[in-house]
Amino acid sequence: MGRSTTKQEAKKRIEKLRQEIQHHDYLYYVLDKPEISDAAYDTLKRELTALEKQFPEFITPDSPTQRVGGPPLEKFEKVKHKIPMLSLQDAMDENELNDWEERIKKLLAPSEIKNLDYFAELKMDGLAVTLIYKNGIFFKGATRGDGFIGEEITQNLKTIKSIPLRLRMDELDEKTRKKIENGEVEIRGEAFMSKKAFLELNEEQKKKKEDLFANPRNAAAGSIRQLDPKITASRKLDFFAYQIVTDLGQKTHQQAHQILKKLSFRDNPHNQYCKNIKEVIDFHKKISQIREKLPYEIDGVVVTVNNNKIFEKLGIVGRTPRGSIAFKFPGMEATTKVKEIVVQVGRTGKLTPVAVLEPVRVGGVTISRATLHNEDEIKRLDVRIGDTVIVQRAGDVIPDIKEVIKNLRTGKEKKFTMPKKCPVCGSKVIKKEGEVDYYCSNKNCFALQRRYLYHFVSKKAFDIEHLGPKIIDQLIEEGLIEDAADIFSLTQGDLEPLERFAEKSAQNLIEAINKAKKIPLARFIYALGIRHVGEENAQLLAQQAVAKLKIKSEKLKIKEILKIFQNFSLEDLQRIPDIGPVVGKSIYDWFHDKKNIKFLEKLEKVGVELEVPKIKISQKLAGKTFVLTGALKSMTRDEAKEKIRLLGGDISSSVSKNTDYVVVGEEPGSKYEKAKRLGIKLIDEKEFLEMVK
DNA sequence: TAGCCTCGAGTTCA
DNA sequence: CTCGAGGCTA
Repeated sequence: MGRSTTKQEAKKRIEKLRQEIQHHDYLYYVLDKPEISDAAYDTLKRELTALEKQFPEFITPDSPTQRVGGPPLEKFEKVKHKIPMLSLQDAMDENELNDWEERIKKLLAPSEIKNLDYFAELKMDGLAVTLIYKNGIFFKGATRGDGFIGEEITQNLKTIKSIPLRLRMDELDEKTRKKIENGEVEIRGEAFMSKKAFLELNEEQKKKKEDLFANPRNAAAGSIRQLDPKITASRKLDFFAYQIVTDLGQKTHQQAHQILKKLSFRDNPHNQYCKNIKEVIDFHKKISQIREKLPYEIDGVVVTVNNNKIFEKLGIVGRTPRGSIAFKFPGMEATTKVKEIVVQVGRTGKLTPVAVLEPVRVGGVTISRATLHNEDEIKRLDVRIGDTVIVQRAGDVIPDIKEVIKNLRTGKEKKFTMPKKCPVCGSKVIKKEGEVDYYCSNKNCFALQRRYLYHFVSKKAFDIEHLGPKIIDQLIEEGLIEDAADIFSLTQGDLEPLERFAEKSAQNLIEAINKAKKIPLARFIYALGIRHVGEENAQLLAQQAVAKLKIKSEKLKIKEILKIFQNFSLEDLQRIPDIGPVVGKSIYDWFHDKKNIKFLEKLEKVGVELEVPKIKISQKLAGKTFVLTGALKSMTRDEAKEKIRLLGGDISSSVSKNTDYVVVGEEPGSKYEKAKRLGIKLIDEKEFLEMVK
């Protein structure tokens, strides 16, 4: 989006963006039914703001950038805030935060700068509300509305248990107590819904066949704006206080928080005093690391100049106070444009369309590509080249196009069609009846061969160190290898003339190759790349083959294995548990293909030797199924799997009610949540080590 | 035959 | 991690 734009184009884009944002404002603020995420909405708004900055002549008073919030609903009594409820400026990264500090420093005296300190607190993703206490009793509460006029929701706020109906005063000094008892106190904070309450609420909604809430924030907003307080009461809302509008003697923002606590408000325990901006940045980092684990959603850290006098002096610019800023976390969604759609060819010959994107930052990384999986997915999304799309990176690392913003189309977008010919070798592309995927029809397609070599040397196969895709490409290019067996015939003399291959690295690679010549049977079978035979089925086949062996020796010749597999009939193979007609036929065909037999003979000739799998040491874990999630400290995941197998246990890739134990390492993924939900026994690394000892 | 469970295969970025 | 599809089971 950072491209140079003509004025005409900019004007059109601004108008389109405005319409789109207004539409989403209405959905969000009035109907409580957003169609896109806050983060995606934010990027649209930022694009508009940037364009308007570049072309100020196109700013109109009704532009969404010219107002703070949405209009209050008609249904509630309107309340005018005595002191406006401002919004905050945003800092998207460290630079913007530092810029902010520079800006405020310019407005302060040297003595003030010297003592400039901050208070940092979590920015709850909920909705801001204000509470008025008369003579210490909760009197009236309202939403922020547009910042000046909000909606009175006193009855609903009373249902929130963390909002005190009467202020506690026993810890206050005499003067403050008098002030509260004989006057009005205004407190502000954030009403929100915990992740857990949100999930439960959506379960309920599902059962009642009612619309689901998009996120906890909207669930909270929807709940608090119920005309019937009974409904609000049934929704588990919570409240953190963050501001005392009335002067209760607080000199700093930190003191304000201490007083709030004394008044019996819930104060976020993570909030922290920071003596300089560096500490603020550290705090932000620390919080972003625990963000996922917090029981509620936050979208950043609010940084406030701690000293109230200085805060006041800094004043207000537009509708935001200068002395506060929202230091946001990178959004997990953003909008960008599809520059192109390219097609990749995988190991199996499958054609995968991939969208090439204008680089955009999402969740702290820059994304430039996203898979589109297959033709059906492209049809479902209706993605065209040139479209503006929402990309997300939720929970996991892999970016995904979530949605096309069709309203932003100009008519110049191009539809994508799957190529008729393989983009790598030019052969015909075929699609089997009833399947979604397209395949290159050429069994010897260069792309297939290359991908096969990557697979062959990969960690779970031959595991040849120093030999990655880059070097394989180089070796093919130089004509040094034609098939995987050729790898084992390489000599140091072959490598040394190559670019970037000094004596040492050539030697290292040759050593690694020689070391890899001895390989456990299961990994060998996996390395063959038989369709439908991955890690798990390779293990199964290895076990079956070993059972057929007459002599139990440690070493095994490829020839013997070939013989065993050729003697298996289709029926024999299908009798193996977990192997059915499709997988069985694939294995049978592989071992009866002349080309493959030749390849195996070649591997034998170049010195590949098989190791018979270790015999199980015990049946201690027999019948027990394990699932691993997160990283273990004392071993890799593969080593852990090996241990479990040796003790007769099973490993599965996903959690279900058949799972016996979930081993939870550091930074566990979604499997942890699922296990908790299903009530599966969770064990940590220590307990696991105890088990496999 | 439907529905659950599990495996294979493909994917991105630092 | 996710999705699709193969295999198993009620």
